[in-house]
Amino acid sequence: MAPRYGRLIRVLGNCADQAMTNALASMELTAAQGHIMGFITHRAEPPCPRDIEEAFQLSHPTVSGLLSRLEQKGFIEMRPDAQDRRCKRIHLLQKGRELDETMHRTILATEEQLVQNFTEEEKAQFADLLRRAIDNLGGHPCKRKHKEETQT
Amino acid sequence: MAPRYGRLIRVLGNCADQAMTNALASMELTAAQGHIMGFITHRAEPPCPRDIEEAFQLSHPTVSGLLSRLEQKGFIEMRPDAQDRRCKRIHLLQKGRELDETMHRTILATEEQLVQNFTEEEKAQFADLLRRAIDNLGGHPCKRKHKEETQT
DNA sequence: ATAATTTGCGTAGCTTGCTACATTTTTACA
DNA sequence: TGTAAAAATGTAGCAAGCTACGCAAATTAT
Repeated sequence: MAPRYGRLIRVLGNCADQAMTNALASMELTAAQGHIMGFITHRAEPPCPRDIEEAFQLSHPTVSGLLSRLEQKGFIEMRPDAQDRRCKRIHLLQKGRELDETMHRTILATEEQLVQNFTEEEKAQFADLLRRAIDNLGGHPCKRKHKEETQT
Repeated sequence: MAPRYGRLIRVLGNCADQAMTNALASMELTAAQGHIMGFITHRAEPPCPRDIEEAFQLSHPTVSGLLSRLEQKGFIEMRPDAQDRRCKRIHLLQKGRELDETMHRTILATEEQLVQNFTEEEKAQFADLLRRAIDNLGGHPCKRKHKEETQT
């Protein structure tokens, strides 16, 4: 009998989100906000919302909401691009820059906890299977490309 | 260098939810509602909300909301237990019973798509790793009662 | 028997995900 | 050139996750 991947993935997603949010609570970040802050911090150029949509495969209203909460908290600032005024560049503010060190450590620690009793081989296998599963569901109407830029 | 499990799990969770919701759309069910309907259908006795909370590791307001939407659509009916009037028994209605066949097939098909190019061994490994990851995050500390005495 | 605690459920209000529609700016082409 | 299509973002409204609080019924303790 086939294992219930759907249910397992659902439960793991919820648990991981809660664990991450809990770990990040002291710096007033949720799991989703933390991941996005990490992405912004590691970019050479200030990204625009569209970049985040692609990187995390989220719809633009979702990204829009996340960014306005981050802006409200004073971590980032949105300024229109000079060349293309449709595009809002996401600029990291000092308060956001200061977060990076602790935040990154916290995220890694939680991820390590998640795979704490895995062998190195199992860890690699897990990541591989997760990526392939995402890819198997990837060809959907709304969001297409996630081929470019997978940053390390 | 450690792969970003947190991000992969987050993305897969979203993609799987969308795929499942999309597949179930024709019978007016979302992914979460479908999983719960399956659970209710396969119980010998009409369960109460508490049973669902435990089975899916969800908070009771989440379950409460899901059930009222299912009741509004006429799939189930909530009736207080005669012995313990706190407890609301979840009764499957005819309209809900008719769903089961197609729904179950749809869920399995989507799960098969998710692992479509996995070997049998990889499928088993995937389920195993997912379960162990859930276990690593406690599975319970998220939703266990916090009786925390803060005793010195 | 009565009071206190536990248990099951509900509501309010938040974040994060979505779709559908609107708006503005850029690009493409007739 | 001028209009149409495309692209980037915003807004409204819904589902589903959470915590915190409240209430009624059941259970336990005094």
